Amino acid sequence: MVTIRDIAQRLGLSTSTVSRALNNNKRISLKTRRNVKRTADLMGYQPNYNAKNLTNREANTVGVVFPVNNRVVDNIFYVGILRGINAQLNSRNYVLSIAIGDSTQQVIDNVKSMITRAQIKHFILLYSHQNDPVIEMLQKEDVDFVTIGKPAEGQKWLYVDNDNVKAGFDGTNFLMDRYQSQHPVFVQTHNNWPYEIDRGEGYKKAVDEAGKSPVILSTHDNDDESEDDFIRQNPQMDSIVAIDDYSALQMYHRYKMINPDKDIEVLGYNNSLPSELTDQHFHSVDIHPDEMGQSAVKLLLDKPADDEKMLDHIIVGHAIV
Amino acid sequence: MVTIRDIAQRLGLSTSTVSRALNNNKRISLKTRRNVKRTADLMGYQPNYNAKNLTNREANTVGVVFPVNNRVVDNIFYVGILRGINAQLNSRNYVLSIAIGDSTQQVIDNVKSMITRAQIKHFILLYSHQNDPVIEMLQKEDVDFVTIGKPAEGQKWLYVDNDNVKAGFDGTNFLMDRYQSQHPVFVQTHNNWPYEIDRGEGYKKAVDEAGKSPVILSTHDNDDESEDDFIRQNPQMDSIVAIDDYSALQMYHRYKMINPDKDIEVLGYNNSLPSELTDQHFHSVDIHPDEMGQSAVKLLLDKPADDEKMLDHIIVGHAIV
DNA sequence: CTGAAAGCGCTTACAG
DNA sequence: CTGAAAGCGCTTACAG
Repeated sequence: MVTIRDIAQRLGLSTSTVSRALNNNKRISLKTRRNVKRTADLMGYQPNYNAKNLTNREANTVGVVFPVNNRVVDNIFYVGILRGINAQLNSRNYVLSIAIGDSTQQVIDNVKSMITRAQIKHFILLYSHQNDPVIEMLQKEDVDFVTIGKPAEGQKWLYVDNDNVKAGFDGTNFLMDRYQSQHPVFVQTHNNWPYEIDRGEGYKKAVDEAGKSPVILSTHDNDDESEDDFIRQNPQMDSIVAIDDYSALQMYHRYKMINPDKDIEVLGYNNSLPSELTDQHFHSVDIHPDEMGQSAVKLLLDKPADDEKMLDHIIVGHAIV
Repeated sequence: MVTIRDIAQRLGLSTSTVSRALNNNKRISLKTRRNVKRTADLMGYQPNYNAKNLTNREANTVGVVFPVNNRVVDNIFYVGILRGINAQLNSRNYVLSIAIGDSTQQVIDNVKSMITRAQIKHFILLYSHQNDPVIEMLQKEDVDFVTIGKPAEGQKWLYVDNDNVKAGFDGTNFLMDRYQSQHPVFVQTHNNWPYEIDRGEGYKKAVDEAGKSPVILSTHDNDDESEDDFIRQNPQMDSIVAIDDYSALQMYHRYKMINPDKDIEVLGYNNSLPSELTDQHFHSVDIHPDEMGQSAVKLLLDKPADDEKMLDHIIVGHAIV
């Protein structure tokens, strides 16, 4: 293993100078810096992260925290985010560690150990829940974190999110403009997640601007009957904006069972279904998980020289596919 | 931050003794060991992993490698495995790092850096492809690894897998025994993944033992027509064993379109669908991703004292749900 | 612009 | 059974 000591000896320099040169310290002449870097490459030098982290009293690691209770299908989304996070981390010579568990206590212990034993100072949370014990802990510790999803009213921390009002608005308009839908309906759950509320807002705004009235169904899991009732009671409906792809697919099938000969356009969110399950009447809003992950890293690690320019959130665009 | 030095001073011992005591070194008297551990807890001592890893020349980290090109839906499975891996790692005071990227080169660079810079010596691969450049690299380096899925014929390394022949056999018998299916068919893809071949074997064995003939459909993505043809040409079929849940769901819907009034039982693999999309005619074989993750860690880190007992793989059970 | 020295928090070969 | 000392590979305050 090649160390800075080896490079120093080869060049007749001190390890101090080599260390500074490799870290691009301005106190070392440009000439020396270049020379050291060239030699380091030549010798196949690889910095030892453990030594670096020990002296820096801080790991070059970002801890990514999974929610405890998530729907299995959300995993699709999480892995997309991981991909984006890691792309950015690699180019910064950072490492990605994850905290995941079956209970809050497990995750808390995991994160605590990351902070105190592994000296990790940067975290990304794949969720943004209210009164979350992990978030409360991170706020007390001397560490930075970013959540995927905005904090609830009255709370404040770094976050990445989509513009879900706009995503609801755009989705609805897509169905009205592109498919001449006259009666788009909106399907959500009883969970009232922030993104559901926002997309519902966008939906209402779009139908309102088109001079139509909103029609909204709130479903529970697996409640085929109330869905069927809704479909029968709204014979005029000709398109569906559903809160996610699974809800969209479910509604599509219920509709087709009841009206086998009528066509309907459906739109969901997350672009998470395999092509086997969909057809040309099925649309989805891709909320760009990869970009959300990348943005989270930028927010977390790119501290602008100018403090004024410090961002406290990044909004990632969406696309209808 | 409490260090072993602080503990040593408080107890009037040397750091050597404290270090050995904490590592449960037999050379230290049981009394001293107990005393040191008690005091360490009392003082809230937390070992510094970076220091540990620097001296040990090896990180207490397992690197988990994602496949480059995977179906989005497989992410569900991967996160389940991660959960199992991390449960085992936490109790061993190990950390989970991941390597994930959009190209083979990215992943290779990522893993190389984990080996040389982060000093990671243990890897788990979430896949088991033939002629995989990452696997070939790991074999050359001085590191241990385990794959999820068995290696191809002629290759040999540590792995965790299901008994997919049995999973095909059990799934088929479930439909025949429990639902009196007379004509179960098998649906696979043209990819011929090892697990498809094995489950197909199991299916054939089951129908053969029941004195029936196998009927098999190989589909391409999104080929509704050939599926419809198949359904029409096999009017006697009364149950479907599909290679995964998505294929099962797709077949179920095609069948219902063609035969709205007939019932059929379908069985898929992975237990990956949200309950909204399924009903009582839908069954799935859970292949226990959590347990696969846990087994992978055991295989990787638990070196038996007796070399004879060294396992080279673990087969994880499945359950029909 | 560069260097000698100390230190980060551990482990372990050597000595007693 | 325990300890003094060296070392793992870096960074940085201090000095010149």
